[in-house]
Amino acid sequence: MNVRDFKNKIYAELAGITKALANPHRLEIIELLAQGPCPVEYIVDNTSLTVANASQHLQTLKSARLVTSKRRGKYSYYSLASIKVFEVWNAMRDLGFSQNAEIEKLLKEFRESHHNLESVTCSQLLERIQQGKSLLLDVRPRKEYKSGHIASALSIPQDELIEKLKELPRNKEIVAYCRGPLCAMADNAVEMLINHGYKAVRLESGFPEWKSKGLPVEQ
Amino acid sequence: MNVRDFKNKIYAELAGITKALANPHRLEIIELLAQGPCPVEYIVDNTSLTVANASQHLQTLKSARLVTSKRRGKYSYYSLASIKVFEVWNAMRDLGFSQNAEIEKLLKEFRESHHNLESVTCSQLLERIQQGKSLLLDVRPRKEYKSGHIASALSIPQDELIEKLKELPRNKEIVAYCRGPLCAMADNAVEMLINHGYKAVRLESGFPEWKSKGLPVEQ
DNA sequence: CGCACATTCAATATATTAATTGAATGTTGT
DNA sequence: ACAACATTCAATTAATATATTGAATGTGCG
Repeated sequence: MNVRDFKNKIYAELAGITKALANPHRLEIIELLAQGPCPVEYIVDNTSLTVANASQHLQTLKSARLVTSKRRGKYSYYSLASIKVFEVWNAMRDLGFSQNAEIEKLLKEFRESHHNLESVTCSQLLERIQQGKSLLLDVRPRKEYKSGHIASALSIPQDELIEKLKELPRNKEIVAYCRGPLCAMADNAVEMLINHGYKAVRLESGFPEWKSKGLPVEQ
Repeated sequence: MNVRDFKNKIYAELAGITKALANPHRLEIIELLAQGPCPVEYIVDNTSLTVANASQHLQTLKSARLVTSKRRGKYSYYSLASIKVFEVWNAMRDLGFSQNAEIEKLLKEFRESHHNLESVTCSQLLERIQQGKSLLLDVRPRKEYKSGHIASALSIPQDELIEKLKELPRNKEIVAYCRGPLCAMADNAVEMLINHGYKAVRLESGFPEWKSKGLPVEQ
C-alpha cells in the first residue's frame, strides 16, 4: 500500500469517529454518559429526544466505538467506551468556548440570568476542601452521585434541596457542583442557597472534568 | 431563555464546530496547518485535493473559526486559529488509535512495510538531546522547518537526504522527525539512513505534538 | 404462558454535505 | 492596461445524515 492510500484510509477512519461526535444530541448524550452508565430511558428523560431517536443516536455512537452497551435485565446500560471520549469532548468544548462568539454570548446571557453567580475552579476547590473551608454539595440526581462523585461530597439532589436546607451549616461556604459547565443544576442550587441566607458558590465545571484531571473521587 | 433552549443552542454551536472537523480532507488540512501557515497551493500539493475543493474545505474551516486567513501578495496564507484546534485533533487521533481496530491494523501494516523501525517518544528524545547522545534531523520541507522546528534540529528535507549523507556522523544515533505519527517522511529517512550504515530511529510523533507539549522549539 | 415495558429495527421523507465544473475575482509584474 | 496566476464563487449532481413512524424483538414478572 502506498502512502497516499494509507493516509486516505486512516483519515477516513478518523473522520468517521469525528462524524459520530458531530451532532448536538450525541454531544449531549456523551456529556450525560460522562456522569456514569445509564439506560436509554434515562437519556430520554434528560434530553428532548424520543426513545427511538435516542436509541438510534446511541447505535451511531456504538458503531464508532465511542460507547459500549451492556444489557442488565430490562435495561441496556450505555457507557463511554473510554475516558478519552470525554477528553475529546472536553477539548472540543474548550475550543468552542474560546473561539465562538455566539457561544460566548449565550454563556454570558445565561450567567446574567443567574445574577452572575460566583464560581470556583477545580484547583481552588481542592484547596478549600483541604483547608476544611468549604462544604461540598453534589446536586445531581442520586443515581449519578452513586456511580461516582467528588471525594467528601454530600449528595443533595437539586429538587430535594429545599427540604434539606436545615441540615446545612450557615457559617461555612457551600460549593455546589453538577454535571459540568453547561449544566444549570448547580446554578439553581446556589441561587436558592443564597436566597435563604447561605454562603454558596458553584464549581465552574463538574464531576467528569474533576475526575479526568485525576483529582480525588469516590464511589 | 429556559435551560432547554440554552442547551439546544449551545450544543448546536458545538456540533457545528465538530462538523467542520468531521471530514477526512479537513483533518488532513488541519494536520498540515499544524506545521505552520501556508497558501492553498501548498495544501493542494500535499494532498489529493483539487484547488477549488481545497479552497472550499478551507472556507468551511474558516467559517467555523478553526482557521484564519491572511492575504500576502498573490497568496492567501491559512493558519490554525489556535493551538486548541490542534489539541482537539490530537485528542481525537489518540482516541482513534486506541479504540478503532481498523486503524490499529492499518498502522501495524504500515510499520511492517517499513520493517518495524524503532521509534522514540518525545520524552525519550528530550533526554537523549540533553545528554548529547543524538543528532536531531527535521526531514520536512524547508518551509515548514522555517516556520518552526524542534530546538537544535538540523534541516535536511527528505528528498535532499541522499546528497547530504556525508555530512552526517556515523558514530552518533540520528533521530529523524516529520509532521506527525501519520507522516511517512521520517520513516523513509530512517530507512535510507539505516541502509547506508547509519544508526537511526524516528520520533514517534512530530513537530506539532512536540510543540503542544511545551517542549523547546526554535524559529 | 402472556402482558408490560425497554429497546431496537426498518422504511420513508427531508435536509445537509461533498466533488466537480467553469466562470469570476483579486494581485503581481511587465 | 494586460498577461499570468492564486484563489474564490456559483451551480449542479450525487451521496449521506436525520427525525419520524410503526412494527419487531427481547426480558421480567404475575
